[in-house]
Amino acid sequence: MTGLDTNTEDIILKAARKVFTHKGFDGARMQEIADEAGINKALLHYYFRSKDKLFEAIFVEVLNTVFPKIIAVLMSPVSLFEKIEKVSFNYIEMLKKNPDLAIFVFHEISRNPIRLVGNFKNAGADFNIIKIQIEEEVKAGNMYPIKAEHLIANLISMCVFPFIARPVFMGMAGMDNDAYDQFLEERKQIIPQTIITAIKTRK
Amino acid sequence: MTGLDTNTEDIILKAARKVFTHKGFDGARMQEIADEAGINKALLHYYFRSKDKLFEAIFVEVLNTVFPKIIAVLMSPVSLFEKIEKVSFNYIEMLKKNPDLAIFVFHEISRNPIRLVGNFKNAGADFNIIKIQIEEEVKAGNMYPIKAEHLIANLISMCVFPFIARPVFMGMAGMDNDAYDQFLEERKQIIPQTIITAIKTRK
DNA sequence: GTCTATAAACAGATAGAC
DNA sequence: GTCTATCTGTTTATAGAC
Repeated sequence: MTGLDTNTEDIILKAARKVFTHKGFDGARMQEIADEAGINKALLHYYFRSKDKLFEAIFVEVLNTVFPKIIAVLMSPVSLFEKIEKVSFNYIEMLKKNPDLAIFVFHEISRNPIRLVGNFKNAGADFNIIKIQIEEEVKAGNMYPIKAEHLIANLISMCVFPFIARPVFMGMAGMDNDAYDQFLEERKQIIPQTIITAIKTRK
Repeated sequence: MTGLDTNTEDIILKAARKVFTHKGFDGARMQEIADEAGINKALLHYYFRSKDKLFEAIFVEVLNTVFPKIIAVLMSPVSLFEKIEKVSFNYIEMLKKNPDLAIFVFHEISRNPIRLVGNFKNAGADFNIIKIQIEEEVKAGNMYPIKAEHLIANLISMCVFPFIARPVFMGMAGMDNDAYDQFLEERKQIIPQTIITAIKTRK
């Protein structure tokens, strides 16, 4: 996260990441990336040949920031309820540090869904693990049945969407920036609480 | 929705809406809009002067598709639980018809949040109505207390995000297009069920 | 490796004929 | 109103000096 900014290539990557994630591929300008990096446009092409190639480097990096850690939690050998708590905490924590990533990733994927294909194979996501785990919890009488697709969609939606809709939610609820950060922090508890209360069987 | 495609202005608007909502402002090309409309680039400028002006027309139209109807439901004089059901149904129904709108709106707002300011004043959204309604339901013993901000955030997140994350969720869960449409349809019931079960007091 | 200068392609906007 | 042709500014990318 720090200290790697000594060589030009890393300085460029850092600047490119900032500009691309904030403006998107189409809105980003090589000039702005060069300015942000404190260097010259020509040097970007010296290191990365083209805007496309530079973007590709950033996009892979971002996908590796956004997905693998959460997938690792979902695939880990802990209880379903613990997973829900961990995913909520980790996702909100990560997005608070990188608030532009959510809208960036989904905008770029919608612009060109093909980008995903190669990246999901080696992510190690085996959705059946969750399905089986839910079945077992239901069988054990710990929860009401729900399709895994909906449970996971609910969880991720509630974590990620408030970062995408930030200005809209702020406007609706009349929150300022500090209040909204506080609101996001609260969601680390609210989300597991909501999901778990909704599905848990009282014994 | 139909029949208004007889005059050139409406043909342009329809084409522009398609291209802008699919590619975003930065990714859209006047040439592509002209092609889509089956006319000439110069004619776009004859009718709308500039790309900015044309976009503005589309964006206002889209905001009026996306927000007022849902706000109307939230402000209407029906029970909280009924509101939750209606919002889920209406939002999912609307987005199934206009699947590009979700990512488009939030991307453009993040690109330039100022755009929202003028548009929320006259939307008639008074968040206190929901707050008061929740307080009353809690007082009446019908539900556990929850901040209105979280309840509404949960609701809208679960409705909208699956449209934004469509390719990702499809990849994760191994769904094809038909399966995903079915999944979205199911959410009309799953979302109110999840939220209401989570908050409702059993009497 | 890094810069300045410039080429080449593109995209928005206008002029002017019909 | 609609078209073709063209201008102007912008943006990516390269050439070549240091």
